[in-house]
Amino acid sequence: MKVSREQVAEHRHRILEAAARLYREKGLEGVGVAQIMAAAGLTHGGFYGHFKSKEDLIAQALAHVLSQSEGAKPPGRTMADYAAAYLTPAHRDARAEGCPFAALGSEAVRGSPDIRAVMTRSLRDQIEDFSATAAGETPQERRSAAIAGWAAMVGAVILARIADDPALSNEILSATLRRVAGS
Amino acid sequence: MKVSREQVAEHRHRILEAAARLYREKGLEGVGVAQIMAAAGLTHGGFYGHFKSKEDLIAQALAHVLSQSEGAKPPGRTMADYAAAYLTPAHRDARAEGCPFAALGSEAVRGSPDIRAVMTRSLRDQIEDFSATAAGETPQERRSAAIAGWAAMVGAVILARIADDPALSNEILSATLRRVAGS
DNA sequence: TGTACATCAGTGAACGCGCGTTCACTGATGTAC
DNA sequence: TGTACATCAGTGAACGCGCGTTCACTGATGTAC
Repeated sequence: MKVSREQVAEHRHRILEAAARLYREKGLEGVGVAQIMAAAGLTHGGFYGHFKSKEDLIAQALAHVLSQSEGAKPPGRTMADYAAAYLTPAHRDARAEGCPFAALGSEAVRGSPDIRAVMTRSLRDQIEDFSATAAGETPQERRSAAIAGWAAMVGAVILARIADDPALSNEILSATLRRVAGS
Repeated sequence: MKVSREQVAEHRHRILEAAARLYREKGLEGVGVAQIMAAAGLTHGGFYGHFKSKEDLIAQALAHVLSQSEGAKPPGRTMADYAAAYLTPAHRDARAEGCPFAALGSEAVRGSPDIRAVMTRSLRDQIEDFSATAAGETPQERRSAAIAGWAAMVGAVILARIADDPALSNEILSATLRRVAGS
């Protein structure tokens, strides 16, 4: 049955939230449209009223979660602060709510042009943001430190999630934090 | 029809090589058993004579390619040398022949215990190997540098592959190389 | 403000397809004599 | 060394299943008067 305009907007929002969570938890190929719709409290048939295709949903769900973390950026936060929150067992263990680059990075490489465009924009923003507070004498040095620092953070969380030995996994996080935050 | 024992060994080797290449190129969920068998010049029905399941093949294919790169390790090679070859456009563009951590990292996280065990062993070897030549005054410092350096390399290649702008992609590689190799 | 009706968001059955896995069969291999 | 036959690696049809997508239908919404 038809629903009100506010209901439509809320349904769309619920689908995006469920998708962003499930994709990070199970991978882009590990969740189906029907599962996402059920998690949003709907049936699968209505999906194509909201999105062109599964690929379209993936791109929009990533844009949704990436712009959210973009918006929640307090002004005084340095790259070292960010790294101290990012390189933690809590973040490592909260895949479904964590960084999309760490959760889906190597799958996004094979994604549609839309998916790569959405992630490239966020990547650029993150680098520019870190460049303001990274260590270095010149702007170029700070930008290099921002890039290498972000790469180390993403790589460290992926490696820490792969490691099946908790001691090694924790060591990967703490050693990378020491180097990136420089303390 | 039955084939000779050498043929069986060669077929098994061809399946592992095709699997390692196709998985890195298309992802663990992006290739089917039939496609791998065809790439090895066989039909899909014979697959279960060689492997218990698709998951078993994935673990063995990863073990195969990871032990290969382990074996091809020249003694005098430093972490900086490794980084200089790893953080290149050529490696970024050769997904099918490149590093399995960069190609499959975020998917391996959700893999079977066997897959994670195989990758953890390789991760440990890599860290220990780099620890011998990484920068640092004490063994602990060198080990931290080895871990953070390896995380930065894997992360940088993943981010460089996601970026749809070649200039940004190249910059990610060169900036990370500058920091990891320390020049 | 109240009524009549066109609109359209959501439902659930159905589709074609490719997947992982199984299995009866084939015929070359390799062993027993 | 030669022969007879049991073994078994590989073949290709078949299976059940879940996927993305489509579509006729339903009934509440919201507009026209």
